[in-house]
Amino acid sequence: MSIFSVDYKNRKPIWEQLTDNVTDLVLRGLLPLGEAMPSVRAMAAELGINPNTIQKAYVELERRGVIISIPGRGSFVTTDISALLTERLESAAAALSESARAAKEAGIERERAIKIIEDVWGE
Amino acid sequence: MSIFSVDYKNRKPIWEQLTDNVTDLVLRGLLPLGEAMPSVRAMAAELGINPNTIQKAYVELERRGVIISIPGRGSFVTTDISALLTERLESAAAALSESARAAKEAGIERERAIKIIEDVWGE
DNA sequence: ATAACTGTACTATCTGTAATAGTACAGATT
DNA sequence: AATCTGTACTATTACAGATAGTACAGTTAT
Repeated sequence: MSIFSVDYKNRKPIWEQLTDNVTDLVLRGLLPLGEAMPSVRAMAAELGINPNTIQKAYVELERRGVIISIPGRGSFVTTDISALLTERLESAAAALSESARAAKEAGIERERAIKIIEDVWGE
Repeated sequence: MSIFSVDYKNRKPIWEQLTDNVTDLVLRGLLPLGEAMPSVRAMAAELGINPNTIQKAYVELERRGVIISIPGRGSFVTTDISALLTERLESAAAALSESARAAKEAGIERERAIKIIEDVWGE
């Protein structure tokens, strides 16, 4: 059972699922910084997916700054995730704000919204 | 300029965009209850979209209880949106909770989350 | 050196789904 | 009667994602 996962039933393209998945694993510390990633072909074999699809995901992961690929050597998890962490922080704040706006629009009371927040942070 | 809108660049299928769009308009009171909807063919002409695509959206809208279609007469906005309103309320609460969980995971402080909520409800 | 790895770069093809095109029918309205 | 309505089909087109196959240059280990 691999820590990498894709879902054919998901509407999101496989290569995009994989980039999100790997980004998440790195940010959660489940993929050690500097660690070697499975090679494109190895990952393809592991997930039963075409190497071209994996390649596309790796290109995007490098563009995002999650991994670094070196021809002949392999792909490695980046050693500096500070930029990634702040990016995620801000996008999460924006998403929360957006979600709150929708909730208000739907008729959620201010008190109920506060309670939802407190419940989550109290878990 | 129609109040109905679709976006070809959106990943979501057109018929699904339209069902969401109409549901939203009804719940926001921008489409009077009991009002006649544009006919399948009229809506198709108005949006420049194939009637079959509109038809698919209308079937889904009726399944959701947003409209009622009567062969030979037309399609009409439902007169009872109470069930729809509570559905939307609960799904918005669930979405907010989920979004809050992600924010916490990303490292958002409890105080900042509360402030985001207060800012939105204070708008 | 040579074999077996790496990432990368192509072209061609397959496939599933959304959207389109066209036709038809029965009921309602005017 | 003419013209609307929703509904039900089949056939076709269009597009994007995924696959298949090949190739090349750089690295690594034997």
